[in-house]
Amino acid sequence: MSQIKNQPKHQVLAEELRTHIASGRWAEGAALPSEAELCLQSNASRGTVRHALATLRAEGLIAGGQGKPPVVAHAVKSQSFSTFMSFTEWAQSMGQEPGQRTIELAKRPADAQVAGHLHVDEASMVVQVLRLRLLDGTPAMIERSSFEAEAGRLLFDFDTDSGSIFRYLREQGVDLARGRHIIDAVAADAKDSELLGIAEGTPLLRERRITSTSTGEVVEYSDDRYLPQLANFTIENTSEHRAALSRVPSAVA
Amino acid sequence: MSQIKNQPKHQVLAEELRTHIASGRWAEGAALPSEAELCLQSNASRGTVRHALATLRAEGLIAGGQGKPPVVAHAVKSQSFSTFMSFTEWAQSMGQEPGQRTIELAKRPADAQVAGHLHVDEASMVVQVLRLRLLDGTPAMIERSSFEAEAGRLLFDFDTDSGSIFRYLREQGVDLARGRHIIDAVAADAKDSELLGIAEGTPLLRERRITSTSTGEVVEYSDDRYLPQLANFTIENTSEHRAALSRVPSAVA
DNA sequence: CAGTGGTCTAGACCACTGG
DNA sequence: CAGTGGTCTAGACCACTGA
Repeated sequence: MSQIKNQPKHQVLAEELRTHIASGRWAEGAALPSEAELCLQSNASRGTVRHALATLRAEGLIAGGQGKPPVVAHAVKSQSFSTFMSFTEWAQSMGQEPGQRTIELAKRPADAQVAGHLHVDEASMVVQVLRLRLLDGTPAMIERSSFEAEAGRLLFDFDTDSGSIFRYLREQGVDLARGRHIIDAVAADAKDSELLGIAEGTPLLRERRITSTSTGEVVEYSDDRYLPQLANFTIENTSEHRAALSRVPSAVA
Repeated sequence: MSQIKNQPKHQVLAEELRTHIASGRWAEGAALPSEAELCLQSNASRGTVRHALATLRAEGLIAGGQGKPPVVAHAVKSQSFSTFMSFTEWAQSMGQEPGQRTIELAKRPADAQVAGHLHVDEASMVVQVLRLRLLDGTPAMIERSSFEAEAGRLLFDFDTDSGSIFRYLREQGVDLARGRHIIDAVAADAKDSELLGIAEGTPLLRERRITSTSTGEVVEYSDDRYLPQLANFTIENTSEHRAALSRVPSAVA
């Protein structure tokens, strides 16, 4: 009643269950109410309840089934799309203070690699940003982003020292709906070592990110290098639900 | 008719669509048949068709919606659970020859870190395997696995030089249904450099894997270190479906 | 055995998209 | 406007689990 109620029932239900699990109200490993019970409690049909449960299943929060009630698996919260995509939002969600120092913002012709990832012709103009990202004031990551021209133009009207480019572009109506993340390890080069204040050759955790619209047009390609002491990636997968994950030979990438 | 037909309809449909997409029969970015059409073609109800489409959505194969037909996003195949979990199966799926050289197979008390991940008391007995993994005959990864005692005991009846421990344990009836993967970068230590034939301090891509049963009991903890020239990880996420992904401060892990 | 989840159907209404 | 996908319902049958 006090809710805006724009949300569909199955989402409300899923969020409710998520909260109960996160609050530890249902112990890890304990059984949830049966589907039939949830139907009564939420006054929804079984289809709707199952939709909500399927969502939690895909998030790795619950497991089990067939004959027995579903079970709380991990109380670990999976991160939303925007939390996973935005350094700023991520840091804030972890209770840390994000920061950034812009080293360079430039418009220049794309080199072969960037052009390939952005699906534009080599030597097309792209907008490139080089920033040092901070966590609670200490250097944590180096971000080298390249934007396709149309979205990139907007960046010249934005203070890139002020916060999240991802959030800014979304506010400007840019459709950012999908991310592909290629993760590997590299040795810090001269520039990396200078900016992060570490020895050359130090192992860094690299995330190359390709951000695209809901229809598949590529908007951004970024090469982000984290100090592995400060961040890592966690993936969960189950035999029940196939996730969009793969381990690939580096030659292919 | 020629099928065994043990599979539910929605899985068959999903597999069919997956095949069509992978074969390039439907171009990348092109629209799929509408749900109504798919209902007729497959002689299924709309609920079933939507179930199949939801599966592909979660795999990142299709996107779009609301008012317009779904669109083929990437023709990239996501890997099944077992392909993602098993080095052997993964290598074979990429058309490469997996191999392994067992350095050690031992039963010993768990140290603090292993005990913590396996959820057993420190100094409980665990079974540890140290193997060098090869791709087409060249060293690619170092695997340090620790198994909880009950499952680990089975390994002494298995030739760990012969292939996949994962497959063997499953054949023995061990319930391996969930994986958590923590990915970061580390410098090669003395042992790593010796086995992989690289300089000490070389960056390695590390995957720490916690494998558990469908009810959440931990069976295996493994520390795998890849040569980053030979493998990396790819993740896809979309704003539509929340995936079981997170980027976390290393201190937490 | 009773209770559970897994699958499937048929029909309904809504919100959004495009011409 | 007609067509699309998003949501929701009600009822049915099956396969599996555990007491």
